[in-house]
This record gives sequence, structure tokens and C-alpha cells, in this order.
Amino acid sequence: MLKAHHVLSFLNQCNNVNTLSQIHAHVITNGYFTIPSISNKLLNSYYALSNSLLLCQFVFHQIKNPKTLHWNSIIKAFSQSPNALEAIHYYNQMALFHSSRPNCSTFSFLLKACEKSKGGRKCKEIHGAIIRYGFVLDMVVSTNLIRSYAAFGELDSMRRVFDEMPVKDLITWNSMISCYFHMGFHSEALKLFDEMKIVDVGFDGFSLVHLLSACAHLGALDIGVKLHDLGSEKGLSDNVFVGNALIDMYAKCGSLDKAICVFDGMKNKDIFSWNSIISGYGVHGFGDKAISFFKKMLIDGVKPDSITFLGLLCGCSHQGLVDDGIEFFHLMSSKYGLRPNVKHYGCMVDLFGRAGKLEKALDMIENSPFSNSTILWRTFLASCKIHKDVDNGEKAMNKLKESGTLNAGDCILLAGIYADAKDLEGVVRMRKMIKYEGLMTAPSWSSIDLDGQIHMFVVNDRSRVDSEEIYSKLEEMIHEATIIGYEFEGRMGSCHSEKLALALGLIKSAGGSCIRIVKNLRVCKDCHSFTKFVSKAYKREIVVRDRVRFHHFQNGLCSCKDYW
DNA sequence: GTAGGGTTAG
Repeated sequence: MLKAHHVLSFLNQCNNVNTLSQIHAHVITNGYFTIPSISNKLLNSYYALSNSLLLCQFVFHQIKNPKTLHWNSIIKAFSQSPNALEAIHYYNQMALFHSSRPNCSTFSFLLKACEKSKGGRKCKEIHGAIIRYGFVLDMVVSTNLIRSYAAFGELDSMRRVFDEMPVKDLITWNSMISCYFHMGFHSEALKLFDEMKIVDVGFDGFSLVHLLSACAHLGALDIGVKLHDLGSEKGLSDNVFVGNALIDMYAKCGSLDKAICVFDGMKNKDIFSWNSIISGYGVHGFGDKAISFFKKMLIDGVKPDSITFLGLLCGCSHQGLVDDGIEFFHLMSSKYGLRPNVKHYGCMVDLFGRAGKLEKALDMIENSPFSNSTILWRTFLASCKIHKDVDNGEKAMNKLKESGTLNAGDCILLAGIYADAKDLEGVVRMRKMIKYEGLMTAPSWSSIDLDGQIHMFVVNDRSRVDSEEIYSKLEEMIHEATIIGYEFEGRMGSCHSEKLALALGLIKSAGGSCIRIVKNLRVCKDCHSFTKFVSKAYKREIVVRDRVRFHHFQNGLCSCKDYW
């Protein structure tokens, strides 16, 4: 007969459900099932080997007097399943048994369950229980609490838990950075790193990945470079996650050369590395380069995924590589079994639309599984604006109206189409529509990173103490640009935020250095032309990242070749 | 330990 400790070691080695059933039978006939460590091991093994919650439940209900470890195992199993709410049900059952009390692990699993089952209110209840049971001081529990609150967008609760923790370790700090990052509070994530320096907890690869991604979103190149240096000093150069985040950061901050540098220096590359570099070239408008990296990727034996193709299609549409785009679109499903999603269709609509093939773009939408997608119709509307097509523009507008998601940006686009067609009545109609329907516009902004300090501007911004200086610099710039051929073509009295950011850049940055600006919307025709002339008049390289792509201005020309 | 952290698109 097998001794109990032999059974345990068998269970540990067991790697299939059939053997597990045999051991299970043996355990029952020999009365070992009453030994908590054995019944718990069985419970966990069933979940690990069969992934069947039903089997877990079956075993669990055979346990006469479940102990905390049993409850934890069943709660953990459910917390990882799509049926995560059931975990909370088991926790409530647990409270009815006086023989077992929840412990730290119980709460960690429960919080995971909340996160999965979108139980925002449950999260608060569990927080209460954590306080009652006296586990608030536990670092793991609190860290999980932070993540759960973040998952529900409860920024204040998240911060309160963090601030009230008497002891925090690196994982706690990293979790906070990660939460801020995922909630879109990129500057907050970077600020947290400054706080980390003060308390001296150090940092690791996990910290860097999120911080670099935050820089990527903000276009904060200077901070990104400092983080790169810190990582190298700490010997994190071979960390694939850090490397990938660096590629993305450099690409998104407009520094493709450095992105390539990091990419080439990586010992181990994965699909993220390739995708980041391909998308990087794609959004910068270098579709041909993106394609050449795609070919290298295949030679390297890396299988492309749907994000790879998104980067490729994006590159093709920005560079007007219509035939290549069509080829990749077909290739992704025919050769790689990847079904194009709405974003791939969006790229195709953009590809055809931008190239002036509006009927093809329309075909693409109407023959796609996403013919009601507002994203696709909005993309189409933007193409109609570029090609001054009133009829198709109105068609897109009607679709957007039907969907009930019409926004002010759509009306402004169509108003622009009417204006180009000299249809002033149409322009007025759009202005009225915005007013009467109470449509909102997202506030447009531009930012510039100067020595690690992010400066944000909105349209007609006069909020800064140095506004006087900025506006007088701008006047000088307009003068200089006009001398070499610039003509204003916007609305009188309106000054777009990127011109202000550009003026500040010229005032504050060293002569000859590259000026980098990030915008949340697309660059307008006038600002685009103005920036070209400024790059020539002041002999400066200017990189503008707009909502969808990059523009490299140099000596009066832009990398997009006025195709954007 | 039965417990907490990672990147690409949008």
C-alpha cells in the first residue's frame, strides 16, 4: 500500500487526467481523502490537467469539512475562469463555515475574480472585508486591490489604497505605474517614477516597460532617452520586453534611426520587436521599408500576426502603395489564416480613399462584415474631403447620422467639402447642425517636450506667462515664412495649437536641433504648409506626430509628400 | 506558497 507522502509525490508527477482518476480512487479506498494536503492537491490537479470546473466542483463537494486551502483552490479556479463571479459565490459560502477563515490568498484571488467579472461594486465590498479581517497591511493584497480599482477606473480609490500602504515594495510601485499607464494617465505614470527615486525603491525591467510606453504615448523623447540610459546601466539591455518598449518609444517619438539601432542590437527578437519596427515604419509613411522588414521577418522564421499586417497596411496606405496593400490584405487570410478585422478594413478604405479610388473604398465597406461600422464611414468621409467629393461625402454623413454617433468632427469635414465646392449654404447647414444637435468636439491640443518638460497648447492659447513672447515669435515666423512663399489659408483670427508649440520650440531649443511636436488630431492643410516653410526659413528639422502618422519637415518639404 | 508586476494596434 502506498503511504500518504508517496501519494502526494505521485500527484505531483501526474500529468494526465486518467492517471489522476486512478490515484483519486486509490486515495478514497485508503482513506487518504481526509488529509487536507492530499484532497487539495487532487482538487488543484483536476483543474490543472482537465481545466474542468465541473470536476473541481465535484471533488470540492466531496470534502466534508473544507479548510481555507480548499476554499482558496476552488476560488482560484473560478477566478481564472470566464465564470469568475462564481468565485465570489464560493467566498460567501465560506463565511457560513466556521471551520475556515479567509486569508490573504483568498482575497488576492477574489480581487482577480472582480477584475475579470467587471464587479466594480463587489470590489468595494471585498475591500471592506479585507479591512475587517485585518489584511490591509498585506502588501500582496493591497497591490491586488490597487489593480482591481484601476480596472474599474476608480482612480481615487486606487490612489488612496496606495497612499495608505505603510510599506510598499517594487512590485507595488510597478503596479501603480502600470495602472496609470493602462488608464491613459501617462504623465502620472512618469511622475510616479520621480516619487520612486525619492523613496529609493530602485526600478527594474517591469518599471521601464511601462515608463517607456508612457513616453511613447506622450512623445517624450528626452525622458525616454534617460530611461534608456538607466536601463543600460542596470544591465537590462538584453531584456526583450525593455528592448521592444524602446523600439516603440523611439519610433513613436519620431526617432526611427534609434529604433533601428535598438532593434539591430537585440539578441533575442520576438513578434513584438518585428511588429513594433514594421508599424513604426508604417506610421512614418515608409511603407516600402515596412515591407522590407516584413520580408526579413519571414526569412528569420517569425510568423506574422494580425498586428503585423495592420502595420503593413498602414504603411501602404500612407505611401499610396495601393497594389501592395491589396496583396497583403489577401495574403493575411489566404496564407496565414488571419481574418481581417475592422481595423484592417479601415486601412483598406483609407488606402483606396486616399488614392482617390473612392468607389473601390465604398465597395470595400459595403462588401465587408463591417458595413455598419462608423469607423469605416468616418474614414471614407475623410477621403471624400481630400478628394472634394460632395456626393460620397453626403452618403457617408447619412450613414453616420443613421448610426446615431455623429460628432462635430464629421460635420466639420463635410462643411469643408461644401466649402471646397463653394456651397456656402452647405457650410451654414453643417454649422447649424453642430449647434442644434449639441454636438461636441474633442479639444484639440499640441505638445512639445523640452528637456523632459511637456508643454501643452490648445487653440488660441494665451494661458501661459510667456504667451506674449510666443505670439511675437509667431509673428516673426509668419513674416519669415511669407517672404519665401507661405500663404495663410485658414480662418482669420484662429491660431492652431501646433503653431504655438512650434514657436515655443524655436524660442527654447538649441539652434539646429530637431523640434518634435505631438498632436491629438490630424494636422490641417495650413499648419502643414506653414511648418514646411518654417523648416526652410529657420533651417530646422521638425517632426510632427499627428493622430495617425508622422510628418518629417526638412528644408521646405515633408516626408508625407503632401499625401496624408 | 495557496498570493501581486511586462511590450506592439485601437
